[in-house]
Amino acid sequence: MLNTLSSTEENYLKAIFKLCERKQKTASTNDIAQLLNTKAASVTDMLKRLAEKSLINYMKYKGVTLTESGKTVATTLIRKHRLWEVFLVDKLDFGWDEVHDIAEQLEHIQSDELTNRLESFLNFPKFDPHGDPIPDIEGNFQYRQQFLLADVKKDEEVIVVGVLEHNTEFLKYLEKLNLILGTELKIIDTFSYDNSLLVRMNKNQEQTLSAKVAKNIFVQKINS
Amino acid sequence: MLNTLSSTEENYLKAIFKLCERKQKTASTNDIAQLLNTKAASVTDMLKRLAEKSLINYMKYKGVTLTESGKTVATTLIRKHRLWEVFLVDKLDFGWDEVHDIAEQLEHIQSDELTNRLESFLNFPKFDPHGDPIPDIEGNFQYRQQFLLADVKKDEEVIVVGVLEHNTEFLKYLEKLNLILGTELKIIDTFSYDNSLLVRMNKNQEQTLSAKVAKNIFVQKINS
DNA sequence: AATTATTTTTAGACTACCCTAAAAAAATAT
DNA sequence: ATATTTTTTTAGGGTAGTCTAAAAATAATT
Repeated sequence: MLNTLSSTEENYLKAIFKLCERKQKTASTNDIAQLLNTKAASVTDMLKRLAEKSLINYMKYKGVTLTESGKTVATTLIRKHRLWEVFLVDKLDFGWDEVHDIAEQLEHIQSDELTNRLESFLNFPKFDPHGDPIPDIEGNFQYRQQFLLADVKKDEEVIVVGVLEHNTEFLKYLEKLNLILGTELKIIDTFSYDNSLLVRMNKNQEQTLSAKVAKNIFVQKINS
Repeated sequence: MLNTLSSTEENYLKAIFKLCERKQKTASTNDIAQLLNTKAASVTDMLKRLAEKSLINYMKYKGVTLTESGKTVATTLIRKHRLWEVFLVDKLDFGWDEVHDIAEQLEHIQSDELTNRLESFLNFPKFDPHGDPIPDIEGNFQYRQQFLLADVKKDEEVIVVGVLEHNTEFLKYLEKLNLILGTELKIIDTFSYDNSLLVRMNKNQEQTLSAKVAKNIFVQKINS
């Protein structure tokens, strides 16, 4: 809480946050190691240090969770990461598949003033270029009612609001299909044989989407 | 040259660049230590590593200079630092006295694409908020014919284009006097007693400036 | 030229982070 | 309930960077 953290420490906290967020449980040493491309022994080492600084709750062999101050650090990092992604895409015209690695560096820049001015410069965006929510200065995420495209029934109309997978290949593919955030989709048909979908995009051309793609796209129902 | 450098290594190269630029000679261990707020022993340590990587020319007890590749690294850092300063002042409305520490962090972000897009977003500025030249992508600085205000004679008309000192207090003071870059000055009188000056600002109000201030302001003569 | 002062380098040690290999604990299978 | 597998931790060591204290080289002074 007191002194500033190293980028490495910050990355551990972010990893733990993500693991706990998803599984809603404690994060295991192995999972952290895998996420950070490091070894379990290194993780144990770091967990001791983070526990010493009261950033995590850690009991040997029992996995870890973030303390309140650990959560604050992680949330701030996510906030910075996503704001920078908006900057890179909206202002510098990067593609949504190109910004992750750069934002991964930019999120460690230390200056609250910078973060807040950047947020204002970008007009207080609530979601990043992948549709992920950007926490506000208090650390509050704006969640929304969203579904996976794979779970939408025939004849329903939805709008694309996010993606589950973030890997470059997938994002590039969606861009190729012109299936960007904000695209309106109507489910024309579903094929139980391979769980693929036929959709109409923006009341225009039709397009077949594989089950794998449909499982990685978040949509919102259109209330009309 | 091959692999990427640590922020620490980069900071050493930048320090050596600055020392050699100013004194046009080799940089001494002690001077580097002072500039980087570290100890001479640490510097010697690092000099060995940088020499190993062919970034500096180093002979024991003889001081150092940058090699061509060392110079390229340093110039790129300065380019990034100054572009980020322009961003912070022009886009995020920071004061010119507030941007140094943040730019000091931002200059280490690794992405040539980012640097070049940022430069384009900022409309290819040639000078940073303090009037220091920004090297282009090739590493070329745009120098200009400039003088210290202290060396300007009575009745001459000049325009403020830069500052020598960069410390916060000085910059804040100039801002207070409204003596920002672009201000036109006419030397009304010079006082040999304390080498202070009386100037008229923007053909408007008059202002006395101490010798110390005048020695830290760069001006260009107005050709009119 | 010899002495003194300054600068630079070496020697040895510390921290943060990483690793491999072995030991210990927990989870799983028989 | 015991044996086996998996996970986690410990032990010991490596690298990049830092430091202090002492030795060596250079520069300045007499």
